[in-house]
Amino acid sequence: MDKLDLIRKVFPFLEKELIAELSDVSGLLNLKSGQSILEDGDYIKSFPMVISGSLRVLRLSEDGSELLLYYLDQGEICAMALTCCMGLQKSNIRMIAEEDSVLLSVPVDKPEKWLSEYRSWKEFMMYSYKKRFDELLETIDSIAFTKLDERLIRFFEERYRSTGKTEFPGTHQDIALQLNTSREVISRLLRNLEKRRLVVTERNSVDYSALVKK
Amino acid sequence: MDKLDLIRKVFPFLEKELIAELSDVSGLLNLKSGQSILEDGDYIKSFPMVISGSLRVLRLSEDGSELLLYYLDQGEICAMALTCCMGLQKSNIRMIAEEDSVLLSVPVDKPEKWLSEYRSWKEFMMYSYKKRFDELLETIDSIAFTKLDERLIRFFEERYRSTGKTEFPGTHQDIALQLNTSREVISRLLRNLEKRRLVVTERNSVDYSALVKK
DNA sequence: CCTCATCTGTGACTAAAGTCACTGACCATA
DNA sequence: TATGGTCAGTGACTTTAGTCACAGATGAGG
Repeated sequence: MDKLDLIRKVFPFLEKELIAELSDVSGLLNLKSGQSILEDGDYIKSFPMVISGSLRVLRLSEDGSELLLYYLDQGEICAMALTCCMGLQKSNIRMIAEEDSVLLSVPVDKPEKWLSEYRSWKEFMMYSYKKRFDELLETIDSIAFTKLDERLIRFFEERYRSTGKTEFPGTHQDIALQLNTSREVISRLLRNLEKRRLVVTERNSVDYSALVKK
Repeated sequence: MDKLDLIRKVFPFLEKELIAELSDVSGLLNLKSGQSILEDGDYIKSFPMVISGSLRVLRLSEDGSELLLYYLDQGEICAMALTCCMGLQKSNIRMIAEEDSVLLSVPVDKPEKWLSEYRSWKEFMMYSYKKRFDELLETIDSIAFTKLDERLIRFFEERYRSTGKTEFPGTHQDIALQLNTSREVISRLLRNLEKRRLVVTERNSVDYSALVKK
């Protein structure tokens, strides 16, 4: 499928002319799972729009710990990236491909320009802002109001919502990192979930299909 | 001072024509300290712009606990309110006057319209979005990466930055509520701060001038 | 099939925060 | 000035999470 068709399929709500221009000025970017697109402190090089796959957006603390904020899925954009583009500011977050993904890479000067030119773009931007705000608020809910066991369950549910996957291919340490806690704690919580038949753990993977399908 | 002058003074970066229109279509709203303008679940009735004073923006959990997100000060707007306006969505936050305040109350249909009409408005909106995002991220940093004693100190510092006040006029319970913890814990932390000569506590108030001025 | 690095399980301990129960201080007002 | 309601102080305890030390499991590569 060529670029134009891809864009039309993933962003059908954008105006014809905008889709044409988008296809004209932007490039496709293939990412392997785990590959980083944006590190804390980087300047944004281009504005990313997710064609397929999903990205993990993380916050870093000074001492090296990190925290999962949310996922960006097919057809979504990073609102924060936009504000960074406009001010040409440094990023304060980190983005990693959660799975093999394809991005549309838009020159940084376009998104702001399109805001006044294309009604559909403006609406898309506003919708995206709202969605990111809501996700940040949910993240806040999660860390402020719930205990770790509940957060771990939400972590799997959220991952399922974004990627559709029912297996986490990684170690307990990887999960601990994203939830900003320690490996042993995750191991113990997973053991409990396993006793309750909600997950099946193996070396380097956790199958949580029972959890998300119940 | 009349409305037009107030607007000109507080939002000097807006275009002349916009300031005139703003003055035309909006009303002034006087709030007493502690008065609520927006409750969780409410529909936005009008879009608030802070002329003077400051507002406290809070997140609520299902079981009634709450958490301070950030303050809105003179010359600021609530980015979330905007997204709510456009979609006519229910609010998921709560706003309370932190001190006696004056708001400019703008009809909900205007902000989106102005986005394409006034360059200065669009820039102001984008700047505001970025600022709110950053503040949410700081809130996340605070609850995810720091301990309560540090959070309490930040609470006072933040309050000083927003209101310029060096005294908190309320009970330990009030502070505990905003930080989503319990009264006893705050009492103990305050006692420690007092030992370190950083605050002076009295019934119904905490003077933290030593803390913010050191 | 041996070896080594990585991953996981676990008990024991520590630290941080939250809860409970109670005391006493303060203050408005009757 | 007596009284009741609100607020703050405090010890003892529980819960939750994080840390430490080590044992055992697993699996890839020689």
